[in-house]
Amino acid sequence: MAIVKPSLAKGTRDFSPTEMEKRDYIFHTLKTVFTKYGYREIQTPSFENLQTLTGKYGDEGDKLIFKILNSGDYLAKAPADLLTERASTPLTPHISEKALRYDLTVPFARYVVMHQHEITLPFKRFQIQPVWRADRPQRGRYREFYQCDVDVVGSESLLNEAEFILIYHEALTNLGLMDFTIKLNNRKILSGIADVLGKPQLLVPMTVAIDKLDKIGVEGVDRELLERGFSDEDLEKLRPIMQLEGPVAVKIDQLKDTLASSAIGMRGIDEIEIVLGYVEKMTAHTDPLNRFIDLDITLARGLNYYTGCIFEVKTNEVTMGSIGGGGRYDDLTGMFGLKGLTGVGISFGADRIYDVMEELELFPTSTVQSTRVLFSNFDKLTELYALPLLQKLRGAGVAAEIYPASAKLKKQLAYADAKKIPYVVLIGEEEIQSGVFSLKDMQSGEQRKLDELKLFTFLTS
RNA sequence: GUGGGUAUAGCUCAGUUGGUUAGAGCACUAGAUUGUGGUUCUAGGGGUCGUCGGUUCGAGCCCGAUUAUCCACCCCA
Repeated sequence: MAIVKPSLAKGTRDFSPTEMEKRDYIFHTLKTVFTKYGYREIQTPSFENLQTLTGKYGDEGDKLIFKILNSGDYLAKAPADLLTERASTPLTPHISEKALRYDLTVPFARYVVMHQHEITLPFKRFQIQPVWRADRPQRGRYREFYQCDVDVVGSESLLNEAEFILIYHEALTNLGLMDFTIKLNNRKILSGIADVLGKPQLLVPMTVAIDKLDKIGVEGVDRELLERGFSDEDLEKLRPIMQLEGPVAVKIDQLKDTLASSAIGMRGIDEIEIVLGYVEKMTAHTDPLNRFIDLDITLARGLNYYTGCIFEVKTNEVTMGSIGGGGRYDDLTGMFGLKGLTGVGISFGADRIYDVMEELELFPTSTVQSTRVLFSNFDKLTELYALPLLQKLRGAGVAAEIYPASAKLKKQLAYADAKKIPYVVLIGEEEIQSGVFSLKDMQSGEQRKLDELKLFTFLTS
């Protein structure tokens, strides 16, 4: 076989032991919080039927789905005319019937429909799995990355939205983040704004444009709005709402004035107030979350399916895109024929949270230590002598290993050092004869002699 | 899909207006130290200079193409 230069597929990453330990720490912390709020974990397959995924993410999204070529002679059954025309798009369903999952929401919707008779509503689930996108990779964006989704279906209550704010706060705080903002918006407020401008049909272009405010500034947004069919008059009206400042309560009051004539807009404001009211009640015995919450009407996100509340989380400690987002989507399962089921959910961007924590040095040192004690190995005799105690320690739950060959002590200690193993037990002729073990503390360099019982007690405590 | 940068040792990168045998740091191996790591010192191994073509007496360096990769835009987490 020809030797190929080892390389990673574009946009993918290896996770080495230290990285895995840190990633697991994040996932474990998140799971603990999710579970505490009554969410249960599910997993779905890494690939789905292509039909399940296509048409759910828009034309752009469809292009970014990784398709899996059919097995066998996949061109044999393909229509000849499509082949001669090289018509890729219509040809695709003939040569591919499976695709890697693009997100966790659509597989979840499929799951709910298929398992509707065994789940009880409201159904609260979380899911932590990789997803794949044939996107062009760049900083903080990969072709394989993990999503951590928490959703509830079958409950209209805004209590869910309020709990998501608490989940965000609790999870991120537990991970050590101190300063972040949970941005809130509501699709109905955006609809209301479009109504007030008299251009409800331009809702989507409008939100796409104002979503870019912090990126391209007021002039950029204005330019884009004009291109998309808004008048100078509209811009005059829009500008003050777009740039609302101050406490949430003040923003709400101003929005009420502006949107007074729009029933749907007022309902959106109402929803925000209810959610914030719930949050206030739930934090009655703890610190208020006001400083973490902001109302940002430029927040749009995947507007295609959100119908109510919209969330986005940003850290203020380092420069980074959003580290989480979510929202309310009515009719989550309609695309699979189950109508009228509402859902609301949020997602944590684990990869980005990892980068933030790395930069802020928030990982506890204990996550990077695996083995607690290494037994040295000088020859067959000392090797055999160590085995009973080695296994006894493992039996007591202590991560222990023996150097698997007789090598120079220098090498064995270097191994312990590289693996950050805190203790090394030295066993040589001298130790066998006297019946005590030499225990070396790798951090201080100190060495002392202990009998088996004392050694065992020390390492298990 | 659009635009820009980069490509030299396992990794991060130097390499002068084109001029002998292409370098450094880290990592690795060995020794200084036959039972003592993380510090230090010494030595050693390791390169089709991404690939193909062109210019030139001569190309790691200049030109063209190509591939890979990174960054930005669109979009998104």
